[in-house]
Amino acid sequence: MGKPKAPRGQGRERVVAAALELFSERGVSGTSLQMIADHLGIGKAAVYYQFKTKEGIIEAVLAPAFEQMRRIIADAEASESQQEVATAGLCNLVIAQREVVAALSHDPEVRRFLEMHSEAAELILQLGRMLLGPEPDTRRRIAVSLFGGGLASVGIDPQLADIGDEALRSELISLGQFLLKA
Amino acid sequence: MGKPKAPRGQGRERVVAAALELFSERGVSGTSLQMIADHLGIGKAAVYYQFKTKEGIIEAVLAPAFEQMRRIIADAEASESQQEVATAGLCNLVIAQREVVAALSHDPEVRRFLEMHSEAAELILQLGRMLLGPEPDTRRRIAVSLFGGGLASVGIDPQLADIGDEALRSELISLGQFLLKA
DNA sequence: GTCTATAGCCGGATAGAC
DNA sequence: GTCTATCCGGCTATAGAC
Repeated sequence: MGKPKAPRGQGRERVVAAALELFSERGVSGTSLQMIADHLGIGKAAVYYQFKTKEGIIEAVLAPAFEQMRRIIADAEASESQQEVATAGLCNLVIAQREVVAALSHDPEVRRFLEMHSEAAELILQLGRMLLGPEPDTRRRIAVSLFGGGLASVGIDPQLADIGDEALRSELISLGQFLLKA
Repeated sequence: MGKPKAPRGQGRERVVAAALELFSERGVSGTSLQMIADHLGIGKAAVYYQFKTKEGIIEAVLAPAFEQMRRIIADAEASESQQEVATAGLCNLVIAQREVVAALSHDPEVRRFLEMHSEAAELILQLGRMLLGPEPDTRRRIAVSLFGGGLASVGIDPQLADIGDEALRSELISLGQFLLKA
C-alpha cells in the first residue's frame, strides 16, 4: 500500500532547501521564486504547486529553528539553572541550523514576518529573558544583546570555516557563560 | 558671491538620509527608489538627478562609515596597543553611526557591493586583523567574530533604546576588552 | 530641480494543457 | 507534478517638458 512514487513532501523539502541556500546568499527580498525554480531546474509554477505564496516558503524555512527553540525553552524551564541551559541550547541551535539562523536572523523581511506571527516572536523574547535572568543591570543587558547578535554571525563567518562543529560549540558555550558573568 | 539658492549637495544629503532610514527598515533589496522619492515628497526622477544608479546611493550611504574606519585604522597603526585602540574605535563607530552599521552590515546587497569594491572590503579585513592580533588561537578567533557580529546588532537593539550613548560606549569597550582577553 | 511619460524588464501569482 | 502562457503591477532607468 506504500506509494513509491511522489513521496509526500519530498518536493516541498527540495524547495525549502533551495530557498534557504538562496536566502542566505541574496536575502529574502533579493530572492525571487524564479531563482528558486531555476536552482531546482523546474518551472516557477512548479514551486507554486508546493507553496501558494512566498510567505509560505519563509514559514517552512524558519520552522525547524522555531521547533528547536521550543525544545530549548522547555528544557530550560525544567532545569534549575535556566540561564546556563538556555545559553548552551542557543549555541547548539546556531551549530545545528547555521544557515537558517545566520541567513534569516537579520533579514528585514523575516522581521516583518515575525511582527505578523507573534507566537514565533514570543519564543525569541522568551529566550532573551532567560539569558537576562531576573533584574539584569545595564551591563548584563548589553552583554546579552551582544552575545545574541554575535551568535548569528559566527555560524556562517567564512573566516571560521576551518573550525569543526564540536570545537565551535564548546568555545561558544564557554564564551557565552563568560560574557554573561562579566 | 555665495549662492543662497540650491546649496550644492543638500539634495544629495536628503536622499541619503531617507535611503538610510528605509534601508534600515526594509533592507536594500526591499527599498525601491520610488519609496525614497515618496519619503521625500518628490518624484522618482528627482532622485535620479542626484544619483544615476541605486548603487550610487548605497555607496553614499556607506561612505561616512568607511571614512571613520580609515581614521580608526590610522589611529591604531600609530599606537602601541593596536588591539585596544581598534576595539575602542569600533565601539565608537557603532555608537556614532548606529544606523549605517546596523542596517547595512548584514545586508546581502551590501555584501555584493563589497565584493565589487575591494578597497572597502579590505578596510574591514584590516580591522579584523587588528582585533585578532598576531597568531590568534581558535578561541580568540571565535571571540573576535562574536564581538564583531554582535556590535552591529547592539547599535539598533530596541531593547537597549533606553541606554544613553555614553553608557553604551563605555560598557561596549569594556565588554570588548574583556572578551578579547578571554 | 522637479515633473510626466515611457521603455523594457522582472516580480508574484493564476489558469489550464499535458 | 511540471509545463506554457498570461495578468498585472512594480522595478530601474531614461527622455524631455516646465
